[in-house]
Amino acid sequence: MSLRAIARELGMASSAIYRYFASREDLLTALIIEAYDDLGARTEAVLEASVGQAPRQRWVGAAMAIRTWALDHPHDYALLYGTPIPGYAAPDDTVVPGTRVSLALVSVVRDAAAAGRSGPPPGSAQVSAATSRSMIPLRDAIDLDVSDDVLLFVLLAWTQLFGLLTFELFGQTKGFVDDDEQLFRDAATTMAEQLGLGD
Amino acid sequence: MSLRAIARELGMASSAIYRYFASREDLLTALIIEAYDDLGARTEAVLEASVGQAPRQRWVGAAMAIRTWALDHPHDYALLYGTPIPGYAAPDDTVVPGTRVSLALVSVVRDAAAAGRSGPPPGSAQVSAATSRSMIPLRDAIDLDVSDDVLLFVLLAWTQLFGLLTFELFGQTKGFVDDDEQLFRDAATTMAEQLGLGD
DNA sequence: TGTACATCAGTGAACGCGCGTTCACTGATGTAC
DNA sequence: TGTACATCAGTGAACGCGCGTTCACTGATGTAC
Repeated sequence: MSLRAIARELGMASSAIYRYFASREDLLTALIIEAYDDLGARTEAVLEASVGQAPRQRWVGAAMAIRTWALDHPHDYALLYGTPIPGYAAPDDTVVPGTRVSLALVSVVRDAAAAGRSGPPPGSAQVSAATSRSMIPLRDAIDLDVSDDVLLFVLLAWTQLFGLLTFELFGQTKGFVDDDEQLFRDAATTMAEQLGLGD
Repeated sequence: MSLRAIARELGMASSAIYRYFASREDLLTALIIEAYDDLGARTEAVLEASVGQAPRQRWVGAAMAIRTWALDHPHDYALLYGTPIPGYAAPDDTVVPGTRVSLALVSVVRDAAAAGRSGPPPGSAQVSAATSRSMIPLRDAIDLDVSDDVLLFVLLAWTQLFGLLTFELFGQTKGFVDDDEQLFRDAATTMAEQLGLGD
């Protein structure tokens, strides 16, 4: 979406945007932060409403909320998770809002672990010493006190979730999957089980 | 990449492109098909060279080859797996080349199953009747005679692989992962184990 | 072998369009006395 | 309460740019006799 397109959508002259943002870059940054926050808040709200329920159901609920948000805001989703805009580098201000969804998902694992309802995953992960070291910043960011195995599984579940969602939204599953929603639900459920979240 | 940018890269006038393609749309389609074929051929070549090796190593080798190709051809990767280009709808001609990578990956599972080196995955997948039905076109396309559980795991591994790769290429892991290559290798290895590929 | 002509690959100027950005402006709203 | 002025939100014309596409053209290569 271009600056002029956004102005058009607001029923304004394109020059009016400059009353609020110094440049296209600043406008993009604001849109990205707003979208991350919107998605994050939505996910947090769904999880708050499901406190006390089985961890696996909570995880799947959050996953479905993320998918619903993405389908409702395809432009925003592409802005956050699609091809980077050439010539635009997101500033550091976007990093914290960007972690909000992930932190919300991770909180399910944390809560489950605290309640003793999460064991080691059924299969074992293959975490090399290099990857263990490599994940230290991630571990710090999400503040999750679990084994390297579980941490890798969280990362796998996270990338699987967004991978499938991106495939669906960007048309990669078209013609191969009839019911994207049900598939997404089953995928999330299976990954939740891999994570050791009980039901 | 625009038509003019491509002409520039070839050292040609932009109008010269029209000697070979009727429109930007046709050019894009040709680029997409060529990129899919390039990636597919690369993956196939790596797998042909590893026939006889342990299935898990073959899977990881293919995954690493896909990653290497993506890092070497970031524009092509974005063209294939990034945000769809507004106003452009890929024609059916791109579908078959698009399945080539996936078919190559799937062949590892098929070979392993044929050699009796693949069991049911350690955890069990949660395949609903709706998803079982939903995956019929996928099953037909990849011609893989396995249980719904294994089929879903293949899809999970596939979307996880491209999900993590897309995150890496599009900058989502920046600041959170130090060694993307090693993490990708461990992720592929773990997903291969989930798939029941022995080593 | 030499000449005449057709084919072919590519040029470069021009078009209309949407973009990001600037700038002088307008007219409504708020504040001071 | 009424007037004068400052502030503010937004306008609309203009700019230079890169885009996809067209069109008449050029000059090299191939073919026919």
